[in-house]
Amino acid sequence: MKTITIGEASRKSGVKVPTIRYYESIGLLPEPNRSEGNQRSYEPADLRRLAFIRHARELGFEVEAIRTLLTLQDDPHQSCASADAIAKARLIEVEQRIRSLTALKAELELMVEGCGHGRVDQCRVIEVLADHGQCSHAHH
Amino acid sequence: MKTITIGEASRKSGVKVPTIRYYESIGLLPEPNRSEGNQRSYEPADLRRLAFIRHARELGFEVEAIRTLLTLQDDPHQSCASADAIAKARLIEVEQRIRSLTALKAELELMVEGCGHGRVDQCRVIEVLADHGQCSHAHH
DNA sequence: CTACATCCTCTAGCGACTAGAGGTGCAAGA
DNA sequence: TCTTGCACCTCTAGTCGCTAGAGGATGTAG
Repeated sequence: MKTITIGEASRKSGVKVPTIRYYESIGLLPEPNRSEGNQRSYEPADLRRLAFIRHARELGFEVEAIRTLLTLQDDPHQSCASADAIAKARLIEVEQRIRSLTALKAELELMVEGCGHGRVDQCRVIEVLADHGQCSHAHH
Repeated sequence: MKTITIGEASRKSGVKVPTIRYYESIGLLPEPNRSEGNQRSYEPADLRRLAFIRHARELGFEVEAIRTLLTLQDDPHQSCASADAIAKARLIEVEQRIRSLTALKAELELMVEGCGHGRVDQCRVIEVLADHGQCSHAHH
């Protein structure tokens, strides 16, 4: 069984070394075996787990959600209803966030277009910020 | 001149009481006058400043950006180029974020649709998380 | 044997708040 | 007048998901 150092695990997984140690400290990754000189040595299974975590983080899942997803993965006979629920909740969050950012974008575009590039007292950016009433109100 | 308490300022501005104190502590809001009993008393100008800050935060500007925007507002003879630049930068951030969230949304939809509602070992949610290769790759 | 990279642990910091402890001020009702 | 009870005060510590840095040990190539 060939094991690798934390540095190699980092390179292969794309997760930074201190982050790997952090994941271990919060219990997302199991404590690996150590070399004689007390250095962590990782096995292929650890690397897969790390890839799972990384991918889930990229998709914006919170650490607690990932913890649940990992325990599900560890016990494949369970129903996948919770995994499904977690993913659905995340999807709803993302959709909501997109809606709100799209409204924001419109607002910012108006501000930027309206800037006459003159002095502050004619600046639409500052003006709109000072007076919420000038917004198109799609958000907040 | 009628002044108001921090609680009223909070209700009128929609900024929570501890957050108002926090803004004061980091120098976004000036230290207000105090009553005999050492309680903060706010004037209309403070309320306007608070509304400005709140609106800017809702639009996702960072506190440091807001600090700059406020100093611009305080001195209306300056050029509004920096305000313009800050707003433009924020716009680009928002556009980027929307793009990446839209890709994410597609990914999550595939995951959720593919869930057969059976057991974990057939669950597409877990499977995709474990294997990034199954992604459509538009993001990360 | 000597560099030098990589590893180790530990603590503190980031941004933008939020929560809680422990105490004081103030207005209204009995 | 007293008391009830809410709103206010300060201060410290916690949130999330890392990241940075100090200070020292280990491992490897020349």
